Amino acid sequence: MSPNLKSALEAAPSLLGFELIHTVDGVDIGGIIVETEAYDMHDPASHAYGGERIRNASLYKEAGTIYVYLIYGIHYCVNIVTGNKGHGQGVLIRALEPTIGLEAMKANRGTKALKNLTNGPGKLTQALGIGPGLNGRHIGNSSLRLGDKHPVADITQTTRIGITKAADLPWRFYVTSSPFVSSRVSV
DNA sequence: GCGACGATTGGCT
DNA sequence: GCCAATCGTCGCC
Repeated sequence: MSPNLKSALEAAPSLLGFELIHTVDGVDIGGIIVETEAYDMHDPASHAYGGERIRNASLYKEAGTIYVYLIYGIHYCVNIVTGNKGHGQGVLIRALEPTIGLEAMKANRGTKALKNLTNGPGKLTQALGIGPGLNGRHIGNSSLRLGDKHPVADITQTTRIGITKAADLPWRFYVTSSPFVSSRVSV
């Protein structure tokens, strides 16, 4: 089963339940996607807004392309590009339920607390070892890939986190009962 | 050429 | 709850 990547708004809830797996030195590290957010080029909060630039070029490639960016000079976040080439859309992966390579994750994050390994966009890239080298690569053609789809009980749709523009759009999706969604929850 | 800022996190008051 | 850390990109002087 593969996710629906036709548009960011369809892909965001569709990606919930899929495993995201990164292979580093032959070791698989990953988890089940439990929180996502949709962004597109007409959305002022999106990096794709205002047209294609050096920084957001990956968002204008074909669906399944990986967009990795540095935020606040400290953390990396990862998107999966959606839509047709040139559409400037993507889904931000905000949180995972850790399932594979727990020891590697704990080493990468410097903590043993399961709940604190991948419950945020910057945390999960650190846990999985995702860096700028993956930017512009493809989900089916690199060390990062999607795995099996797991059943999702219930999905909550609400507003996105940490943005100042278009903050009212309900384009954030998460597994309602999951204890692994990011904290900073503005309900 | 230079300055302001961000799809975050963790540590301190 | 509040604020500093830290740097690539972009917009403007």
